[in-house]
Amino acid sequence: MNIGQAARRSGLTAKMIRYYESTGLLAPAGRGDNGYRRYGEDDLHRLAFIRRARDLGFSLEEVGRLLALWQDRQRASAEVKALASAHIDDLNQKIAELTGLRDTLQTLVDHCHGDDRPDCPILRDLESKGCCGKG
Amino acid sequence: MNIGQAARRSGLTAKMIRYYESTGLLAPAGRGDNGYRRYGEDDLHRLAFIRRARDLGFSLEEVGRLLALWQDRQRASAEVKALASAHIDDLNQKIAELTGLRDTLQTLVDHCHGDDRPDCPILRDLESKGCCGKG
DNA sequence: CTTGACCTTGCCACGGTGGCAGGCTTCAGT
DNA sequence: ACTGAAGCCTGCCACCGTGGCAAGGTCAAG
Repeated sequence: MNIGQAARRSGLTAKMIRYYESTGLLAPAGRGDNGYRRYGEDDLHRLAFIRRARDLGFSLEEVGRLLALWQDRQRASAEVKALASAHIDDLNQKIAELTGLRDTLQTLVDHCHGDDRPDCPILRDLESKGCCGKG
Repeated sequence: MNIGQAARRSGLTAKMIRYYESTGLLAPAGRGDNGYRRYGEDDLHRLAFIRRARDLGFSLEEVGRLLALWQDRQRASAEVKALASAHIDDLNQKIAELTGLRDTLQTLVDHCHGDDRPDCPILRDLESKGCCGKG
């Protein structure tokens, strides 16, 4: 099948597929006489794998490693687990960071009366903290 | 003072300051006879404001609006509050998304024995879900 | 006068994706 | 058979925000 159908069936876009190929994440697809990329069921399977891994928030680099492990019949599941665990750690760190920001911001919002007067604790906070090191 | 000192005192980098100026977030800094950008305490105050807003996760565009409100003595604090609240919504959405990913991934990791055998529920999941639409 | 720190501008890179242009192929309708 | 539309090709630019590097100018201390 052509790239369009492969895209529709994998849930990716043709653009992404070409991009993944250009970066080496995917081996170059076979070409037909017309120069169009051709995709078979195996390719589709790989594309869907990528799609799913992306949905789980893996970076393209991580996806590449997962793909390699996936194709490796001799892999140790421990490797996959380590990769996934590292990604979980990343996610947890990001979540903690965002949660902290949100809580700080929420506190500020809670203290802002939010009417038509100019006085605003949010702006007061923004202008006061961590500013102006030693003169 | 020159850009380097302004950077050190505001917690930004010289690169960022120039970038913010180039995008119009900051008004062009005054220049000395040598062509160097000059910064005074007012500028420093603005830079620190930006730094702090960035730390709270506001995008540069949002920072621009906050700066405008900050400089506007007639502002209604409700506007600031709305801006901050919208940002909190963004953060909450992001947090929910990441948390969902993490939980899914954690479940998979929990089910992977993680030894030297190739069998791996994580890869099984990646290869099976949402794949291969209608033939 | 040299050295080194600092400043200037300008360009390229990243991760991923979207968009557009300009040209080819293929297919469907007339 | 011809036309138009849809699909494909490549290649470039955009975003956000930052880092890096190059090739120069400038300033202060030795």
